[in-house]
Amino acid sequence: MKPTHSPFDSPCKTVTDIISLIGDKWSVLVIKSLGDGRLRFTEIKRSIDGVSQKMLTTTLRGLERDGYISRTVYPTVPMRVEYELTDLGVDLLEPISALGQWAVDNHHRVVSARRRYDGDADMENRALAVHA
Amino acid sequence: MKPTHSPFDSPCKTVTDIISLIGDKWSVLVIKSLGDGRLRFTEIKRSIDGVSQKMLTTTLRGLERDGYISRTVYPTVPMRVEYELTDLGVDLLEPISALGQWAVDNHHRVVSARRRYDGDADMENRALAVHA
DNA sequence: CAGTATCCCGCATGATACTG
DNA sequence: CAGTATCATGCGGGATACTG
Repeated sequence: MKPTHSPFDSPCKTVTDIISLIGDKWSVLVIKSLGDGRLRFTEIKRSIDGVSQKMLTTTLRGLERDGYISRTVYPTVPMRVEYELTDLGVDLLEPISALGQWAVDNHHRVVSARRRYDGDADMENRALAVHA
Repeated sequence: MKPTHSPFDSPCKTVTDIISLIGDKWSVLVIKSLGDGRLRFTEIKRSIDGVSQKMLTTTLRGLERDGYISRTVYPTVPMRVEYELTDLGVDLLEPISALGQWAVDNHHRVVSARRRYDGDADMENRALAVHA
């Protein structure tokens, strides 16, 4: 969204730039899916529950543009298109997986935090400091 | 659309659940900001360029609900509210930081991939222009 | 099969004003 | 200071139909 690519971009912007792609609904799932090897369009679609044709295409284009995946067209009839992680994509898989693993390991803590928060919803102030 | 929280949830859903919070525009920046220590509302706001009062509040509430940060109110006049990472938040900081570091280290690769991709698009446009 | 092309809706985000 | 309340809006994302 911000096309300002000055050499003095703050790390903030840089991080946001990368994270924003991660943040969308499907990119991470696609990358994870392709982590097992090259797949055809339909195979990716089947592997990800709930993704629409349009959003999968959009997601794949974004990932390809950023260099995370490669797209190979076989002009047979019917058409055949395969996607595969690039070296960059494989590299990204590492911190992504770490985050994913963290999510799996700590999901219960988040869930119980949510339950507690929602249970205390009727309280006005969640943490009143003792006025020293 | 309340997700069932059975112990047999697909990792897919679990990961998406956590990532979706990461994915929003400001959460990561807030967590990073609080990584340096407890801060007041205004201090966080100042440390993050471009965030509105409303979105910062919304983000902080979400992070508090999920147990990543704690909120402490000092009922002085004027009011004083401090935010701080919880243990869970500190734990999350680790994979987040790894991803952030990756972003900083590899941003140039993404940028050049984008330039190449967009450059190829220009080539196609030129070819079409010849026909016209 | 692997997309494009449209249409449409809801929510995330933002701007502004007000308050304890 | 640290928020709510309200209104406006852009676009993410789904449904559907069409195409090479």
